[in-house]
Amino acid sequence: MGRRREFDLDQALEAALCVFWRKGYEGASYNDLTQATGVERPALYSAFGNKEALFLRALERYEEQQLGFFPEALAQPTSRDVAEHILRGVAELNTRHPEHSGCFIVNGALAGSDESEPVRQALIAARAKGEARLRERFERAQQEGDLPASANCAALAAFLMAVTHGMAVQAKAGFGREALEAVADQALAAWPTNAEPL
Amino acid sequence: MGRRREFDLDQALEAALCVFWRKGYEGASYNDLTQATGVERPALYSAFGNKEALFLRALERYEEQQLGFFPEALAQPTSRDVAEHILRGVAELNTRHPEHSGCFIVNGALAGSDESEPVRQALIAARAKGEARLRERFERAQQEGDLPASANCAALAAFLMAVTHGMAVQAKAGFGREALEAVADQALAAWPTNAEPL
DNA sequence: TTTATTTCATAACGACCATTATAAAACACT
DNA sequence: AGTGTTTTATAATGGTCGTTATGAAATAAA
Repeated sequence: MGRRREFDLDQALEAALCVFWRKGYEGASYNDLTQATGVERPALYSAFGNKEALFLRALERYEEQQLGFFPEALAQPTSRDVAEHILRGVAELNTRHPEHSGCFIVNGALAGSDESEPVRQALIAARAKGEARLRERFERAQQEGDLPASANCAALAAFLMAVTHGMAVQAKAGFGREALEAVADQALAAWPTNAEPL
Repeated sequence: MGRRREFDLDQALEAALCVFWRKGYEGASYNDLTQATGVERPALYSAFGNKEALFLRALERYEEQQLGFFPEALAQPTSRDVAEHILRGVAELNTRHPEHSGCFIVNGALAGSDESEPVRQALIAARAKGEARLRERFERAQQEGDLPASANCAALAAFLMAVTHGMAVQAKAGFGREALEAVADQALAAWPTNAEPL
């Protein structure tokens, strides 16, 4: 019973996600959020909790709806295919929307006031989770003989993440998809392999 | 004539630089700045202008005092040495100060409110300047036969910058110097060369 | 010693921040 | 129709933001 809500939760969350994606956690004000969502402040609070909770919900949504290429990548047959799939996916995602370029997880809270520390840590954890999955995937590749025994799987995962973060910084600076693809190509040029040299 | 200033300009600017380095442009408040510098607000305004001007002065200081390894790198004999010198320098600089890790130019203003747009653009320009110098250096290396004719100098410069930006994000997330060095090693593994294969 | 000038410390400014109190409006159930 | 419950819209809360007005303190020249 009671009055039924007049806005769509998913739609509002999507709009909030776009604002945070563009301006980051601290750079996004409730004026921005109410304007983008078309929802008044108290409704946002009652639906999602405070700003931090709303941001964390947006982070969940981002991972679910935008990072689908990541598990796809992990399912690729070789470690090089994994890396390439991720780099292509990042290049595409970071330039797909001109009005909020770059990566939500990198833009969200790189540096900021002490009050944004919980959000910063949540984003750090999200990146660490991805890196750990990559490392595990590369360790599997090593056991399968896809990667040479000399390969440093942790370093490979960290390197791949570093390149994606760098591409995110560049996308936020206005780099186009072609420029990011060129960066990805260079990152792939060194990928270790057990394939026979020609 | 007139009362003489009771604080050291360089010292105050250095303290302000550290605050911006740690919290970014928008995340740093005048409370933070006055506390770190030991200088009252009106004195900061009369000495440096407003917050934006102070930040830009801090940017100049950062480039002059912290990025000395960059021209050093450009003076290395081969493009690979250039890249290695930069990557080692970034790994060291981004982890030198535990209380403000990462890169001032990346931390400063990646995403934020519309009011920080001028600062964002200044940092983008600073990165573009470095990338352009790298590209020119690599083009010279290509003419000298150090880089193969097939090398894409613009892409190499963008790739190298991407890795440094990614290392900055990781350093801000708490990565240690060794972890960044491992990323650097992997970035160098693919560097194109005209050397004879063994 | 007076005078002009610069810097100092205190405190105020309006604007915006995230958050919430309030009450009218819309619904479900009796 | 009436009652209880939820959402709505308006507007106010205290706090912090960047910036500056104000007048006392300190210095150099007259």
